[in-house]
Amino acid sequence: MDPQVTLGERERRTWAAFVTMRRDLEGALARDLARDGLSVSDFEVLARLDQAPGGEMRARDLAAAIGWDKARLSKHVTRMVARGLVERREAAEDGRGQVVVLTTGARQVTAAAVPNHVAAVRRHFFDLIEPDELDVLDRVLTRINARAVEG
Amino acid sequence: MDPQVTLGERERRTWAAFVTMRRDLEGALARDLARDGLSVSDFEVLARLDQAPGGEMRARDLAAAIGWDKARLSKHVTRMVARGLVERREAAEDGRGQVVVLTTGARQVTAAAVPNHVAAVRRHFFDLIEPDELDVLDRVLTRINARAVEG
DNA sequence: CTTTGCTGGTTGCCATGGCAACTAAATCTC
DNA sequence: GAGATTTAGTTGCCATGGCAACCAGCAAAG
Repeated sequence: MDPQVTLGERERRTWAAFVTMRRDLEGALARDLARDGLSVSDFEVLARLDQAPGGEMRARDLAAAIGWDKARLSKHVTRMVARGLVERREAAEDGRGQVVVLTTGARQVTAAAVPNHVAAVRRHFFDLIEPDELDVLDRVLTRINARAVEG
Repeated sequence: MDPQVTLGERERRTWAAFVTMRRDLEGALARDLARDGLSVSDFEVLARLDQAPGGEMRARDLAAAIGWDKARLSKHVTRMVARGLVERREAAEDGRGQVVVLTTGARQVTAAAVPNHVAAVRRHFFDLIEPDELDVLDRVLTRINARAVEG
């Protein structure tokens, strides 16, 4: 009756596929990372630190860079410290600040995990997308992200 | 050096946008649903039951329909029962089975939430996608989901 | 019919994540 | 420069979710 309050058949299917994708792709990538003993969250932290100069970053900046709540980062770092992946150090410039630093072991773990993860991302994503489709995807993602930020 | 173990600049940007989208779009939809007092998980359950004949389904089938582990459904149903959204009933045909049934109150909650959620999905997703882009998206999603199932 | 195996659900344990309250340090104001 | 405000992190509480162990019916063999 009212096209405003219901999705059409076409949209319903697309949306179902989208929801499925969010769930299953995440799961597939998580399983791949698990082979290196890492969770998706672990990897996000490690990858960011690994590309930062010195393998270290202010907790504040790290959280902002990966889009996490500061509480989430704090707790995750605590777990990673326990596993010997990172260390905490006080920030020289700011008495409140903490610097998160990659350990040597984490460097190796990351070095091993990155190629595997990149391969997984290719296998589950980029290998399935043609160049012209990628253009479309870029445009759509840009719009969706802009809107999501607005709220 | 080795194009196999690293993503190119182009891919890196697209992937970053994709990861951001997964995080933020989910958050935006969750916030919209929260206005009706529901989580995304609640909504998945309610929406499925609502469109099932009699507003009821075997737990096994419900779990399969929304792609959940049986343990996850069991625990979530327990919480929803406590909030008066669904009831459990023994399955007549199978001594092991449980049937999950929508309560009258849940019918109303769902009736109110569905239009809002549909509006949110339009606002954050379909309104931002042109018809031809939607075709592309459909094709890509189909391929991605097929691959994710393979493992 | 019993034995064996399969199915449907529940529960325990553990890792996550969000949100708010709280502490401490750095800034801002007048 | 003392008090008000903001910023950086940590912690507690609570809701989720995954995975494995476990229990109870059902079904398949013989």
